[in-house]
Amino acid sequence: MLKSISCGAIRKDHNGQIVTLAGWVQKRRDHGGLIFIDLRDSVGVAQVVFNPQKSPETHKIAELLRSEWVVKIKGTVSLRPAGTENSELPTGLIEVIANEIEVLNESKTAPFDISQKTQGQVDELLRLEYRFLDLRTQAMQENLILRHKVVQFIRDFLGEKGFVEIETPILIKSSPEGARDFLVPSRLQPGTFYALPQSPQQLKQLLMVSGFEKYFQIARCFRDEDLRGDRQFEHTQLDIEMSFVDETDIFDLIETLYSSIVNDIAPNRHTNPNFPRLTYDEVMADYGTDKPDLRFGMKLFDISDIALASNVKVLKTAIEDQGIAKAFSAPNSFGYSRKQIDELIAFVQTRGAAGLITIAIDPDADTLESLQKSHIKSPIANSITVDEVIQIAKRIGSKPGDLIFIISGKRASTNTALSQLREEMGKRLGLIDESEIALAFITDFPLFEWDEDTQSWSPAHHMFTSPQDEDWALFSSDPGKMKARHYDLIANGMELASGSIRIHKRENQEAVMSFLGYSKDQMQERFGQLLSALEYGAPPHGGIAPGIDRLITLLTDNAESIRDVIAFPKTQTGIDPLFETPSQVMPSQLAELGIRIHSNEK
RNA sequence: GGCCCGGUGGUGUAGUCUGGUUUAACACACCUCCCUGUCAAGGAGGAGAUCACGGGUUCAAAUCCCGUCCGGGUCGCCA
Repeated sequence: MLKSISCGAIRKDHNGQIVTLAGWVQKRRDHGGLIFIDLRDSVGVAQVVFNPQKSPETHKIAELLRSEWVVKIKGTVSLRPAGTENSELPTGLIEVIANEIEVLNESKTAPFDISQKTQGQVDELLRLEYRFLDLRTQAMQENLILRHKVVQFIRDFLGEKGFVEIETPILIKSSPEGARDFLVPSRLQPGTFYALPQSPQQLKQLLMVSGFEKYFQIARCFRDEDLRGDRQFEHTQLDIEMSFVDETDIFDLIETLYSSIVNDIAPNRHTNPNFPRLTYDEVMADYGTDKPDLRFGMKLFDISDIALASNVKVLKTAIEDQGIAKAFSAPNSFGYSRKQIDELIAFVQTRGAAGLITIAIDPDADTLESLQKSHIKSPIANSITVDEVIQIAKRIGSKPGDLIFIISGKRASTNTALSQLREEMGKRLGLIDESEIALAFITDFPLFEWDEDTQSWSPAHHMFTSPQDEDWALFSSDPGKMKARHYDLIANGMELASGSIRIHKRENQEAVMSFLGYSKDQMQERFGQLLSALEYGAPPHGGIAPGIDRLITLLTDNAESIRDVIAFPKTQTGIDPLFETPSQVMPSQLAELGIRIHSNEK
């Protein structure tokens, strides 16, 4: 090693020792005589002092130092003179008096400030172009170290519980359902392709048939779909599958795992040891989304009946057009200005709502019963009656001084927009406890959903999910009502994990596939391996797949998006600005694969 | 594919709505000099910007209009 100790590890116990340090110059403070530098390495920062009287040659070199130069320094650890200690630094009681210095490498001036404590003040594109420098910042170092700790914890935790980590191939067979596949052309079999796994779903089921009973893998999953703050092409999943289990076993395991992670690795966060279990229907009604932020209330309520009976035209027509009207009440927001409300209208409109109706209830109204027309401030004040406002207010739990938000329209878009408005208002009103991680299981998802585009049923989760036992009968009569043995883990408005109890009998699996429109031949061609395996003593099994990137984002204070917990992420258009990829390849490479590019000139 | 916000020295922003007073402002960083207890060091001076790109309107465009590209958010999409 070029160093005898890490900069960040020196304490007052080392007083008097001669040490050799190596690291990066974070900051230089040149007093003409004395020069101070903050020397940083991966453990922390220590102050080094250059004194022209003690070592003139060393001092002379120190005059040349600039930020991010890499240096090796030999010196003596000393207690700082009384009054010059720095309580901000763990090494603040001591400093190193330099006797020797060697410049290991110089550095150009960095394109942004590496020494900044917080992230997010620099343009993200620039950060990605210089990701190797961005990762040098304290915030990113902390994020990736946290990530390492969580993954290490998971491996230890599951290993102790008898789980076996098994790797599965990255080059697998394409199956066109679900997300878009990334394809890899085969050189040895020209004209054919591998796909990158969207998840190891079928492979882990095969491992259950193989008798491993408890499997896990920290698995990379690939989906060629549009990217978002919480979605990358490639994401990391803790893939878990178990045999001879039901939902309860999975929930217990995940509850213990997540509680332990929060307690051990993010003790400044808290969560409840028993995660609430809410049904899909419940949360869609109460929050308008299947991944609500449960850190605050402000539930949504259906007011379609009141709206339909009223003379408010926008509401009435929306409901007559097979829509709904839903509302929630923002406490003590009566005083929202025209400008603030306009902002919120724009907010919901960019999220698919036609508009937003507000009703402000004057705090001077003593009770809802004594409400007067003059207490109501609303763009629909002329067409809605006081009695209707009272009915709405009572149903949604408004008090005088509250601001009521109403959105009407198609069920899905109303829920989408209003649920996001609820979360926005939660933030604006300061209702969120930032230290809380509100974990919950969502259960009883529908098995199928109707796809308007293709006019056909498609699996809500995936086609290997078992229906609930009593629902097999609904297959022919009312498939939309069938419930799946499918569950999600959610926290703070994010989907953290998704899983299900699988179908383990060939006849049942074929029944689902055939319902989805697959012929026997198609089943055999695409899923032959799984169907065949189900015939050889496949045990009942199920699993779950928690997303690692989102979990880390949740546990750290430094992450605005999952891009902040991934070392080398891509932009929303799927580009890596550091490597400048995707990029063209050599014509010879294409020729070898038998691929010709149609010119795509615009 | 649709919609919204943004792109101004190395970095972060102001200026754009309401075109001309701008020789494009401020802070940080950078360079030079001074300075022996700083840690957001301090002081003096200096350099640094074809205002993302292309076109248009105008006597005049960072500013208005159209298009393109790029970044972010979002709807669709993501079993």
